[in-house]
Amino acid sequence: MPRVSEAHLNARRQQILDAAAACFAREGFHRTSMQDIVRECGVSAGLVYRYFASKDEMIEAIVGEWHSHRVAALSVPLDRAYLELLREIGRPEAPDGRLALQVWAESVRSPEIRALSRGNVDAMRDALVAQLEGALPAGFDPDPLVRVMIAIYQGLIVQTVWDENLDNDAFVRTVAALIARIL
Amino acid sequence: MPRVSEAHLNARRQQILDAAAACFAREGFHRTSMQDIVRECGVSAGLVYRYFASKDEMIEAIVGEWHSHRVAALSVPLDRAYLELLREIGRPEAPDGRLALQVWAESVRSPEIRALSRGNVDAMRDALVAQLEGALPAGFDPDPLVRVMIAIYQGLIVQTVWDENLDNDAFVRTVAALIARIL
Amino acid sequence: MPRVSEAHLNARRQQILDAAAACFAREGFHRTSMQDIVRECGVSAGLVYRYFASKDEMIEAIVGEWHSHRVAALSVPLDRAYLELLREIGRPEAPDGRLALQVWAESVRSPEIRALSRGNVDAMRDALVAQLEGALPAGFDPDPLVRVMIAIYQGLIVQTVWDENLDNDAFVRTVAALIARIL
Amino acid sequence: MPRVSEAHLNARRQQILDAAAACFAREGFHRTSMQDIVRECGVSAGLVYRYFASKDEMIEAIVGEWHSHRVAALSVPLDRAYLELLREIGRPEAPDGRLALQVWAESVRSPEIRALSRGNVDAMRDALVAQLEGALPAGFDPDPLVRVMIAIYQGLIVQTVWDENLDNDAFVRTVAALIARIL
DNA sequence: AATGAATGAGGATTCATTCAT
DNA sequence: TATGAATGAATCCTCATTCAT
Repeated sequence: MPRVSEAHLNARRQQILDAAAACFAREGFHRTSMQDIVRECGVSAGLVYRYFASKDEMIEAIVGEWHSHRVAALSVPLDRAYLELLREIGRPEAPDGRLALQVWAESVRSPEIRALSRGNVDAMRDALVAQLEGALPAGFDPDPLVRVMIAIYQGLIVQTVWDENLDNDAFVRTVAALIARIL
Repeated sequence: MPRVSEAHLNARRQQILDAAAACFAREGFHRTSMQDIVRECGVSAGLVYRYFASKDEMIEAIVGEWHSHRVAALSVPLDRAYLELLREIGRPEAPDGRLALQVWAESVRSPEIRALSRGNVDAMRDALVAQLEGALPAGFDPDPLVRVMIAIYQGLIVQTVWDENLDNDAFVRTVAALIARIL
Repeated sequence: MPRVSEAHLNARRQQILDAAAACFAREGFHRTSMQDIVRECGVSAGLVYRYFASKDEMIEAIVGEWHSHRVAALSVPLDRAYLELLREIGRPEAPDGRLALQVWAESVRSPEIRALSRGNVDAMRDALVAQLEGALPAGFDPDPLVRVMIAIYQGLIVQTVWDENLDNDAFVRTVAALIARIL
Repeated sequence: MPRVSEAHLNARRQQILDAAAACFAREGFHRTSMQDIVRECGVSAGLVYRYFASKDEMIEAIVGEWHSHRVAALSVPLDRAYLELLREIGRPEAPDGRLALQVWAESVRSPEIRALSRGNVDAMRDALVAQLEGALPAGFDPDPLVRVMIAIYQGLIVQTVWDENLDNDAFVRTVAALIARIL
């Protein structure tokens, strides 16, 4: 029988996860100490360990959360979902580009994180392929084209982290023009 | 006299740098201990520190080296330089992709590495813009287009790390077709 | 809850400081490793660093503590405070002499420790000058005389460290006789 | 059969010793690395080790040298030798006060250095006692009085290191007045 | 005689994690 | 439930010393 409500438990978990994500985005997984996270979220070290068995487990939880956000964004079957995704990267209130780079780096080493990340991309691929099917001229295989579209998305993340004044509008317009030439 | 030839010194430096790059690509900067590098390159810890004042300095040296390789590849003013760059990512003997992801992650935190990385992209941009100028139809600004091209390059790196069976040929063919539709 | 009483915290701090002082007195600051201190005080290395941010900070804390002991001894406005100070150096339960020599050596290098040590001497000077004022015959400036008195104190420390059989009584009697000839 | 003249050998040895003394006076024995000394004296590390088997041996050599300087100063049987010794401490071209503090600190730990230092003081004592014998009023034992004189000398060294503007003249005049009151 | 590249044990410090309260 | 004091292995780095040239 739990002594506190499940809502409280979930809120605590989210509070810790948000603090961790903020730290990780700022300093990376390995330059962030558990003490940093403890300070940021305002609860004790002991309590953090009641929600996450280890730092690695926290990293995986964050990767998982980030993944589900992305997929959710695409699962809305809007025609313009893809371009909207690109636009979102340019919004200042979406600081997860930096987190994405950390996740990608960690995916090199950790099979679990690599699987999650790859699964993320696969889900995006499926969603986009479904949208494009039938709309492509002869000679265009949807699969590699979707890979290119996702690559554009990933590269935009990188470039936005490096140059916060990047002209997101011009970028998206160019991508839109490219797509228009095909469809 | 152990005063040794400059060639020897350079070789030693490269030997250490190569070992470090291999470790970093495998495990990331922070999961790689100096002892790992020492083991990999077969010289003593003390000697490593005669060539690099700190682990951070080694990381910067590796980023710098990787940067100059990329720029060199593009400075060859071949018409197909860009597509060739994409193709190279697919070659198994080029383990740079994993290193690139580590560098990107580190660029979030380190202004020096961010500057180097950004400088790398800027150099690529300049080279590509020079190649495209005049060849574009009205309404196409070369700058955002080149940004998209570089994004494709960056995203391909990410996807290749995650899926070594990715069909590089199909990917490059699709990119070529896209470019052909514009020019 | 391990939130622990302030008394406990202070005791821990003192326990570490005492262990460190013992090590330093025996082997000097630089021949004493943090591991030596850790062994001597019976707590873990990590805990030591919760109380002192670095070895240097520990050294400064010890200098500061030693300083306040001296000043306290003199602030008691006894007529004989000075001679009592000299006598104390001869007591075997006062192992401070060796520590004093370490502090003096370190004061050469560290402006902070030099300032502390000098402040110590200045405080002694002020206290002694206040006691002597008015009691000196014409032609005797209290300031240099007090400097000589302090020099005697310092030199006695040195000689006591070198010769534990030094006849402290005879030394103090001679100093008393000298002072008597002036006053 | 030596390949170079003995004069050359001696000069080299002295060159190294002087460089070491300068470093030690500045930073202390333990904060001075052999590389520091190598840099300061301008010969190679290997060569230093042909003259001194270890850093500790160098320290002992320096202590011995410093010791013989002191004794030499006193062995001149001048009536005023003692006051002259005090005056010398105030001269800016005599930077060994700082070295003396290092030696004293090291004497706590090293029986060899302690023996040398104590021997130094003993030699001073013998010289001074010889000078005072017969000149003292009844009730004055020469031995403790000489100990006090040496203590004054030692304390002056300490205070001069801490305060380079210390009024050496006033100090010496006070000591002279004290002595005059007895003799 | 002289060099300085090379060694590797040892040093200070950090940090993920535990557990008594 | 929640705390934060306590742990100690692991990390980065230094430095006295050696030895091939």
